[in-house]
Amino acid sequence: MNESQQSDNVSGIAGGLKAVDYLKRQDREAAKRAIAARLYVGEVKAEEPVDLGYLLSEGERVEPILPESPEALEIYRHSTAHLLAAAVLDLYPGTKLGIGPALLNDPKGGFYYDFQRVDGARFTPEDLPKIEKRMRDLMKRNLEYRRVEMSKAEAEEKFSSMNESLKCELISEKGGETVSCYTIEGTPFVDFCLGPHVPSTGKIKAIRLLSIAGAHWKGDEKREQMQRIYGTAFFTQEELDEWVRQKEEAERRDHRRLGPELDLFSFSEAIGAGLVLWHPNGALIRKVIEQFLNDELYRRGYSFVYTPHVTQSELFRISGHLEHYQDVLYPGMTDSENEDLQYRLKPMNCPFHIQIYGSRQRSYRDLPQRYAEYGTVYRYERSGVSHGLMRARGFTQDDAHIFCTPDQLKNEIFGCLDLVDLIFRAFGFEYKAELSVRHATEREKYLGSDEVWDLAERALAEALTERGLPFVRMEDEAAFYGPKIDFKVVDAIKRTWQLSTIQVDFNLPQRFEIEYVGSDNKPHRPIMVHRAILGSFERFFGILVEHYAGAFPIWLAPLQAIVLPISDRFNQQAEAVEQQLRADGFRVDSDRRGEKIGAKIRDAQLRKIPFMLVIGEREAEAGTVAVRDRVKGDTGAVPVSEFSARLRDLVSSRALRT
RNA sequence: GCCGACUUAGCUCAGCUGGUAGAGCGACUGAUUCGUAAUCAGUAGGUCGCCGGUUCAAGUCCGGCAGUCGGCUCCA
Repeated sequence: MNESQQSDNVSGIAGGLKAVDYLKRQDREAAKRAIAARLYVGEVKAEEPVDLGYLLSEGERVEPILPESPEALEIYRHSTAHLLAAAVLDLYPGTKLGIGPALLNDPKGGFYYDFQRVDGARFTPEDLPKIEKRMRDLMKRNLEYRRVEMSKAEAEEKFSSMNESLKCELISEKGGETVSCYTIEGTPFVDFCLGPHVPSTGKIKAIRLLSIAGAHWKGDEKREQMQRIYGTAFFTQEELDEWVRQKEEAERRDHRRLGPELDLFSFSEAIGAGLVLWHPNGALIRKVIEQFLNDELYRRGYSFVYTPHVTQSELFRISGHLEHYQDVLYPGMTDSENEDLQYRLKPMNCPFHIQIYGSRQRSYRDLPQRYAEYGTVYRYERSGVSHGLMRARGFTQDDAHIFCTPDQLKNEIFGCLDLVDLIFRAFGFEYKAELSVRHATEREKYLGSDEVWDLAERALAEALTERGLPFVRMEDEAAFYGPKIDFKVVDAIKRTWQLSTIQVDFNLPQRFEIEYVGSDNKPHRPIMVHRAILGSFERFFGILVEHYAGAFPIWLAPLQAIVLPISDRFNQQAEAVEQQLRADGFRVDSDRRGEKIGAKIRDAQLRKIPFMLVIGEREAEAGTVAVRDRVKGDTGAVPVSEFSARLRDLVSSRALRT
């Protein structure tokens, strides 16, 4: 049914009708499939959707929310979270309820509910199947979700009599006089909740409970620790299966598994958590990426600098990091000859680059200065947060700081945008941009004059627009020291990762009092831009491993080809081919073990080597190699020189596919 | 840092309520000389994460520490 037909029928419908009955008059089939309804007051759409049991007032009408409607999944999963709570209360009476929202596009699941068991009891993973089974029982019984409205006082009394202190806390914080609650027929479950919900548990079709995790009440570390049960729900079993398949795919790509498997990197207990060892294969890939960046940066007028890994604490006191950033700094080291001197491992590169800028007088003619450094920094992340390469304690940023005049800013942003685009394309990432600007009115929380803020925000927005980059404008997301553009890339399995950031900084130039002499022969404060494209090599590498599932494109692959002699009768020819290709500048090896060709191919395939070059009787005689592509399989024999030329093209064009 | 789980051979894992370690793969050696994802046989390899405790006896029970995993929190 289309929407205009519905609107045609609106007039004349009296109030007092249930939403579901209204829908039935429109379209019986849709009414049957609906899980909730979109409410219109006159022509104006209400902010919140309503239950099917909602009583329409005069002048109101509803449209069905069907499983395929954009708002449907959230309602559905929210209802499933409540079903979880009902099952838990059924099985474990007295359990206190926290909150139970839906999640969308979250790898952790589709919903969760926070619980606190009585007498310090805890859920264990073995409880999940029991709870899930009870949920299915409740689904089978098709029990009604009932909405009850009451006064705040009434609700508080009700929940406090049930010993639901956390719910009482939520209710007392809520504005307004009345609150709504939901029950599920035939269960002890009552929840303080805005709704809406599916009409009955039978509407819920495909569910799975996933994991148990710790969570603090209201996310506050000082509040009680609860147990969170994650689960997910879909309208059909097929969608659930697909989601599980996706999750398994993500697990197959996990860089923490592939890294050691492909001998790319490791961690060592002897060194400590979050400190990365780059093995030859990983280091080679990193070197290739660095070389790629080097060329692009020099071409764009950047200068490379090197700065120390430790510094007197004073530097970070001036920058303000010591104060605002203290808990992630490694502890200070005292100078053994002078107890008043403290040194710190550096958590950021910017103050060092400012020292270089400030090492001599600068004229407006010297600007812009663009200092680039692959700067290794150390941040003492809390022990619970480390996550392979994605969250490490020591990592190397592809950092750069641009010092420029206000009227150069926009042009510098252009330069950054172009570089970001070039680099993301090279790795095969789609990406999106976010522009973070000041709060519309609360100007006092920011540093720097209105004038420079306006100029900077306008420069960033115009640069994005003029480059034709669509972006989301994020009000109130700017840091106190300046506006910024963040970039998120989308990987091969549609996950997004925040990588690049371009930040304007009015703060550090002021704190360090850096200047340039303008054409007016007066001192001026330069604008500083922080910018990282990959973020950190460690994290970027982790993302790349997962993006490519370990199968790096030819230009990055640690081994680009491996020569496989059919038997050791052809080992010599194999070695000759290997040598020739190495001489041509490629990374090639040969497998001269006494294995059968099938085994050699299998091993090369597992190592994700892009090309396997098989040499047997025929090839040895003809001076060819039989090329096996890791994706396409056997592609036939070609002369070695022809293969070499093809490889050269693939590498120099940084081809993503063969 | 907090909650929970985990740590046994290079890897993946088995080892019941305490009686003193086992498989597959890999590695090594030998045989095989083979045409597009695993040839066969033999051999070696473990202070059961580390430290301490209980016990006649600890991979197994208890405590501490480290690391890993799932979350929370953090990421000005």
